[in-house]
Amino acid sequence: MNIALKKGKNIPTQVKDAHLIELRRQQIIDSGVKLFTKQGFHKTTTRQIARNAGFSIGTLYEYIQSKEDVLYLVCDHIHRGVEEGVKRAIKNTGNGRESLFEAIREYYRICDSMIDEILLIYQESKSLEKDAMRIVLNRDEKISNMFENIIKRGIDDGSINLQPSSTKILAHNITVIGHMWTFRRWFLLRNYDIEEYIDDQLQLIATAI
Amino acid sequence: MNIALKKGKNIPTQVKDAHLIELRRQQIIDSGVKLFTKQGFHKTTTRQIARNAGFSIGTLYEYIQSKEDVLYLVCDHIHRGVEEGVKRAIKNTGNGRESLFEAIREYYRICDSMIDEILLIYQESKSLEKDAMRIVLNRDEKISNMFENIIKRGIDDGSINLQPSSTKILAHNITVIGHMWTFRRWFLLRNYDIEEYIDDQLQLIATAI
Amino acid sequence: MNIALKKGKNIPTQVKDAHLIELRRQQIIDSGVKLFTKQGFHKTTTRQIARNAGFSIGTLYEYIQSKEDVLYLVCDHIHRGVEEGVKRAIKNTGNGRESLFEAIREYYRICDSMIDEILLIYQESKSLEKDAMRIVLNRDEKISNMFENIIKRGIDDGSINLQPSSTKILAHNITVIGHMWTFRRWFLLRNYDIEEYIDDQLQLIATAI
Amino acid sequence: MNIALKKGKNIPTQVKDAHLIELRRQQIIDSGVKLFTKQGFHKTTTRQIARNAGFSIGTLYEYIQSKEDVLYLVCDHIHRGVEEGVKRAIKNTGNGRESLFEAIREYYRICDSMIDEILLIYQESKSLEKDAMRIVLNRDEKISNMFENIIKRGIDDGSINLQPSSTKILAHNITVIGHMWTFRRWFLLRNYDIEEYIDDQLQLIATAI
DNA sequence: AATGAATGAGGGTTCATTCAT
DNA sequence: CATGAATGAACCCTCATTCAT
Repeated sequence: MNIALKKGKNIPTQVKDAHLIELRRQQIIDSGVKLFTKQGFHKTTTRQIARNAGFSIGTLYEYIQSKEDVLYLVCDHIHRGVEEGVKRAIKNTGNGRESLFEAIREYYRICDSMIDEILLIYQESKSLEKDAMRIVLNRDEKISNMFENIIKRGIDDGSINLQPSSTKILAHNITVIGHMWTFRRWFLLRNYDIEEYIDDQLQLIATAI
Repeated sequence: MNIALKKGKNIPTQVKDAHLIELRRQQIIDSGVKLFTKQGFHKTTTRQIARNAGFSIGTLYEYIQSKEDVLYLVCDHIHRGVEEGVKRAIKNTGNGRESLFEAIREYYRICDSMIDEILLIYQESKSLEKDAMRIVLNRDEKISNMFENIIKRGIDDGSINLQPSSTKILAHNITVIGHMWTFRRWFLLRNYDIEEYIDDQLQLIATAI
Repeated sequence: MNIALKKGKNIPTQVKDAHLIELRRQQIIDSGVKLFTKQGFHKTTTRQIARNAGFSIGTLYEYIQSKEDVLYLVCDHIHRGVEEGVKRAIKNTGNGRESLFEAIREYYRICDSMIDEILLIYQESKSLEKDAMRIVLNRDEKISNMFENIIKRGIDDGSINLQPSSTKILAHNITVIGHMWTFRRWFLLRNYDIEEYIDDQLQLIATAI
Repeated sequence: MNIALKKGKNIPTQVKDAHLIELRRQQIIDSGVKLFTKQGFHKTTTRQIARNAGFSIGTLYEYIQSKEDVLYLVCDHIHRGVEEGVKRAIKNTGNGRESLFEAIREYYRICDSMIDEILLIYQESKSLEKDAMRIVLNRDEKISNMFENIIKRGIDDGSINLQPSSTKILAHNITVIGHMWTFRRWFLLRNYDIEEYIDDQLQLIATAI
């Protein structure tokens, strides 16, 4: 994996001023998130993205090269948000088991607060071209890796009882079960609110490890 | 829930011959599955669907009313396939625990054999209009329900150790973890083949109940 | 003008049985009148015409050669209806003036009873090809001619006071003012019913001649 | 009747520059008049309209929302033309009778100069949706009203001898007889040119009032 | 003589992208 | 650096007509 992949994709600009680029890109992302979550990527027009961002279609294309760039920017931003949230939630106080449960709890709350965004990733990231897709997927894996590391710590300190070979798969399960709250909302809301959901899921995990 | 929802949506036809309708609809579905999984719903044109099905665009529209109808037909067909597969896998011999593990094993194999199709559901079913969407979601819930029933049986016969209140959520977890094999393939294939995946997941579940 | 023009256009058929032809043609005309007056020629499909006539699209094309043929059949039929009505209304008892007023009165009643049909002629006959158009126009002229003849008789017998050179134009005026009841209905109905309309128009004519 | 009806329908635009809108709209109208009068509304394609107006199909749709909008623009423009012509022809010098005859003479000349356009209204305005249709019809009534007012003046000043209750109907007759020159051209041209037609019609009216 | 499934040219409309100002 | 008018390829869908049965 090269550095570009780790750092994220570099999208060329017509504009030089770095501050301006950052400002406009953020406006584009906000506009994109709002519109894509509401109407999906394909039903959103570039004109809408520009208007909603507060500038003209011409200006939009000064900061991106194609509509797909907006999708990349949006997907990347969403993943970054989740990733940072989880990072903040990981405290190294207490044993692995406690850390894990705390991290999961916080992660699931983040998922709840980003329902539309996570759904967006599931539904639209396929429209990214191969390279952009890989970058986005890598961010996803990173989140899984963070759980993996906590689990390992728990196994090492004896607080988690799990075959080491199952570490990876448990981490993935934990991650995806957070997402499940977003794309099975329809069913789950009949029986749970988010805190009950977290409690029940943690209990299941607790029994398993 | 009314009967229409259970039976599925009725798509009007210009053609009267019932056998022909079934034949052409199947061709449309096959064509749709192939094209949608390869290029997505929005990037697939109606002409491609028709050509790939072996007839003209005019003929296509004798059997459907809109492009979205093809999506519905495809989604419905996929869900039907999964549902029937799971149904066949459920044997009432043995206790609940054994039944559950067998059913899961079979279900995960089905997921493996339908990777592209399940991915398709996750990515494109959002393009269905509300009613069609509901019908599709209902099929999804049915699968979850089947696992729920086996779990209940296991709790009743003492072979499964689980708080009854967690039945539903465990069933959902089982269902989604099958799907996970399809949309996390990218990562999982590095460490597992499908049988190893099944074994590991079953072990985790076994410990939890 | 050749005989074909006088007799009307001959539309080729695949079918031999003359009685059947007449029956089916009448069904086609009835269907056409109904649909064209309701939705216009262009918005009516051949499928609708056939279904409404009580047979299949294939059968429709056994009795006509193109959709335009239906329009011709319909226009011709409408004109025939008006023409025959006027013919019946012309009695040769009384002097020309009395005959004229009686004929006009009856003609305007016919116009009232065929509002949709006359409108149809005004709006759709332009879609006929040149030859068919000419035939239809000729029928229109015939009606004008009938009034012209009565006026002439009135001039001859001294009951109508009009410069002979104005005969033609008055006849046209009389004809068109009958049509006016159909295409200005929107305004006229606010102030008149058909009998008031007739009375007022006759009074104007009476003063003029 | 609300203001919108009087002012006419407002057709939304993607373009902001008011001058440009006016320019392009005029080009669209010119193109529409030319093509619709030659081939009718239904046989004219939007691509033809655009090309004939001197720009691309994409540009056309920056200034209208649908093909029907072009028809509305065209119908409205035609009526405006007739209306303004008649307005200019109405002089308040002389008594009502003289004014009326002058106005009619000028109006019939306008009809002669707009043969194709008036025919177009008769044949195609039915394709307008209800609201647009009403606006167009209202303009038509306005022309009739102008004649009505002159007639009233003539009755008041004693120069016109007519039962007041017949004012409205005479005004309609005058209006429609102008149109008649356009849709009966086929017959009338055999015996009259426009000035003879006017003279004869005026004579008939003169005798009647 | 009747049927109706099949055809495909052609229509209206959209929208990502460009480029002159 | 910002604007927004212009472009035209491409899409979904319709429907008159045919022809094998």
